[in-house]
Amino acid sequence: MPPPALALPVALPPAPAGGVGRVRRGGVAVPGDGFEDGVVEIFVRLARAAGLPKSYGEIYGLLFASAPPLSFADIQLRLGLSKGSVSQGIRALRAVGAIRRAKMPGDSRDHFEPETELRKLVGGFLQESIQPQLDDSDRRLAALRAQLDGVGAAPARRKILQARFDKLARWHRQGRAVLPWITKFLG
Amino acid sequence: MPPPALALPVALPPAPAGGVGRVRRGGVAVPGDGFEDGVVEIFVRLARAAGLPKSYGEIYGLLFASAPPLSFADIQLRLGLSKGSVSQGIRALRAVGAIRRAKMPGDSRDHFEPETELRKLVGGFLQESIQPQLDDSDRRLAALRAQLDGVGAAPARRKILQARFDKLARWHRQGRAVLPWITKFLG
DNA sequence: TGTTTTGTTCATTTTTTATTGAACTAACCG
DNA sequence: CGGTTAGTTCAATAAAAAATGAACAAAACA
Repeated sequence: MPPPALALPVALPPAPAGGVGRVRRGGVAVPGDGFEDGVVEIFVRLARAAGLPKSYGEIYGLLFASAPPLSFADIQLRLGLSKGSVSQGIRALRAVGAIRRAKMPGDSRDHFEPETELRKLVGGFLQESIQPQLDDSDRRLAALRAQLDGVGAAPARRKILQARFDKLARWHRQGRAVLPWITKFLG
Repeated sequence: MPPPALALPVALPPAPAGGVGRVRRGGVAVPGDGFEDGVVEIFVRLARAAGLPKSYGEIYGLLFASAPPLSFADIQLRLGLSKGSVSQGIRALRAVGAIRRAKMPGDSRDHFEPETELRKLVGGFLQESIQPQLDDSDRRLAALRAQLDGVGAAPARRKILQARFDKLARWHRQGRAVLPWITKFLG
């Protein structure tokens, strides 16, 4: 049997009458209030800007806009996402430290609440997403340096290429240097 | 018959024999040397990380790895991109200040060279890509604050939501504050 | 001026990425 | 235990983003 007309989740704070409800491919989201929608919208944009799937932004935004921690089922219902998306979204957000489990007395299901310390959020993101890239660059730059010797070219051209390579290497160092500083600044 | 063997471009610095040549949907790229390929590869990854199309990274990378400025046709041939992609890529890169026109005596066609000052590169990117987002956020946050008043909720919940909103607003201010500092740091 | 060369625009196609949902495993409950 | 609920995995599908190429404009040439 496909999901029959769903009973509203009991545990959720009642959704105000006015809302329209986000509509999705697979189903219809339970309407949230304007505040919630606004916050979700903001985090969806942030997610996109960070190159993350929209659904991640929705999930984080929903948790951010909710006073009590929400369960898997709450999230799925409010956003109208598939189980698969919610599962993957939660996993990714937890991996980055953006959300964490919260114990809800008398309910064995997982509940989640957002990490709201900017430093930790950004730190987690940098750690998980940027750091690996930087490490990869290290290897690539080393390989490049080797290549550089093999380039047969007129001295003038050669000199320019050498300079470009040096520039690239310097950028890389500078990049490495700024990151920790950013997190500190946000403390 | 697939694209017949193309005559090699006369104006280009001769490509060393060893290379294989990047292959693309529409055609075959003229092989570059290992250094060039390595640099292109690095910038492709950077582009992806910044949420930009791969082709932008290729174009910038190619120019970065080339001592002399390159023409539209050079770029198209070396990378095997369509005219459309090259045109759009060049436009976008110029808009951000990542590349600029270079006069080539005795050749009326456009030639381009990369901006290699990190500060300008990052500055341009932040200016063009991040700033508009921040401005948009300003509007959204203002709207949210209004919404917040309309949320009917128990005092306890209300207080939490208020706190969350304040946090969001603070993040936003902090974000605005770091950006200029980053560019300065990279100077 | 006509013609060729250079570059742009944008509807179509391709590729990539995200989402879905059904089959599965694990934990809980009676 | 058997049955129900909770959550994961992953192949298939849908949506979003990028690349293509043909029709077009603008400049250079002769």
